[in-house]
Amino acid sequence: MATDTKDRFIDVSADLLRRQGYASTGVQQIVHAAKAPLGSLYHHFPGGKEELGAAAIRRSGALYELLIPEIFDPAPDLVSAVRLFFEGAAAHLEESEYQDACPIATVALEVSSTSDTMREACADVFNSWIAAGLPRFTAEGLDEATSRELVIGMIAALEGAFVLARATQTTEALHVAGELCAQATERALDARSAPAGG
Amino acid sequence: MATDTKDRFIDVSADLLRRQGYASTGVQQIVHAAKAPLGSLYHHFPGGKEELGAAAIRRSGALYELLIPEIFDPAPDLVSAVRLFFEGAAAHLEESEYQDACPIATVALEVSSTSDTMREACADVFNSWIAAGLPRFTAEGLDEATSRELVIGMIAALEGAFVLARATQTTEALHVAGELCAQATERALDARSAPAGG
DNA sequence: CCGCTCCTAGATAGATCGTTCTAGCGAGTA
DNA sequence: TACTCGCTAGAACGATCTATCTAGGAGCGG
Repeated sequence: MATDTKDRFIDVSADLLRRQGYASTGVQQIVHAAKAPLGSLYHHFPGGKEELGAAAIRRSGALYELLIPEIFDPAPDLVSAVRLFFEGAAAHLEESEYQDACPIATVALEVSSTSDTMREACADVFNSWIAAGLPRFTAEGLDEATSRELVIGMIAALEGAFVLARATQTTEALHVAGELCAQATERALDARSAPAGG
Repeated sequence: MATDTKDRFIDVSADLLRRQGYASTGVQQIVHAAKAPLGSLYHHFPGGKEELGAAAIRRSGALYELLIPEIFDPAPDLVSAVRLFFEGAAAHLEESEYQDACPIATVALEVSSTSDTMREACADVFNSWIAAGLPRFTAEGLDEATSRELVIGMIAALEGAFVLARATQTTEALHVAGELCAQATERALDARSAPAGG
C-alpha cells in the first residue's frame, strides 16, 4: 500500500533522529533503513529531509505523550506517578545502552538555530506535552499556575537528566531529578491543604 | 605566534559547536571563522575534527565553570545564588536571541552514540561542574549526599530548561527550573537545622 | 486497447564533507 | 650559506551529502 511506505519513512526517521540527531542522519541512511527507494521519499515529502524530519519529530512527540496516561493512570497517587516516570525513563535508557533517551531533545537543540520549521515542530511537541501533563496536576486541586510550573519543571528536569545520563553513562541524574520533582510535587500538594506556609 | 592559531581554532570551534552542534559544524567553516589555513588545523590537531571538538568542549566547560564562583561568591546566600544562576542564564539566552545556551549540551546529546572521545570530554566537563558546585553546598552544612543531589539536580534542570527555552523561544522554563531548584535548596537548608521533618 | 494517476526505482548531478598531500615561509643555529 | 623545525598555505582526493531527473510498473475509468 501507499501509506505504508510513507509511515515507514517517518518511523525509521524518528528512530534515527533520536539516536543520532538531525545532521548526522542522512537521507540515504533513511531510505536504506526503510527499505524504500529515494524517489519515494521525495514523492511523499516534497520538502525533503526537513519536511520528513518535522513529521518524525511530531510522531515521536505524539508517541512519547502516550506515556503520560500509561504511567499516571495506574499510579496510586501523583507523587508516585512522578517518581515512576523518571524511574521508567532510567530503566529504558539503561536497557537501550544509553541510546534511547528523549526522542526529540537532540534535534531540538541542534536545529533551533538552523531550521525554523524543525524548531517549531519541537516547540509544538513540548507544548503538547505540557498541555497533556497539566490536567494530572490540576485534578489534584493544584491551581493552574502551580501545575504548569510543576509540569514544565518535570519536563525540564527529565530532559536535562537525559543529557547528563547519556554523557556520563549513568542513571544517577535521572534518579536525582525524579526525586527533586517528586518532592516539589509533594510540597505543592501539602501547601494546597495548608495554604498558611511562608 | 604559534599558539595563537591553535587557541583561535579552539575558541571559534567552541562557539560554533554551542550553536550548531558537532555534525553541522564543518572544518571548512572552522578554518574560515578562525582565519587560518586548513593545514594548520591538522598540524595542531592531528586527530582532526574529533580532537579539536573535544578540546573545544573542554575549554567551553572550563569557561562555563568560572560562572560558579562569579555568581555564588557575591550572592548574599545559597538560595539567592541558585536563583541568580538561572536568571543569568535566562538573560544571556535572551540577549543572544536564543543562541547561547549551554555550550556543550547539544554536542553531548549528539555524539554520545557516535564518538566515545567526544562523549568522554562531555562527561568530564559535567563531572567537573558537579565537583565545582559541591563545596558551595557542603559549606552551608549540608551533607555530601544531599549536596551532590542538589548540584546534579541544578545542572539537570538548567540543561533541560535550555532545551525547552531554545525550542519554544521563551525563558519560562528557565525561571520555573530556577525556582524549583531554589526551593529545593531552601528546603534542604531548613531540614539541616531541623532534622525532624517527615 | 488507451490515457491518466500514484507511486516505485535508482542513476545522476552538483555541492560539500573530512582528510591528506606537497610546497614554501621565517626564525634559529652552525 | 646550508640545514632544520614549526607552522602556514591551499590544491586535490575520494567519499558522502541532499535533491533532481527520467523511466516504468500497477491500478482504474473509459
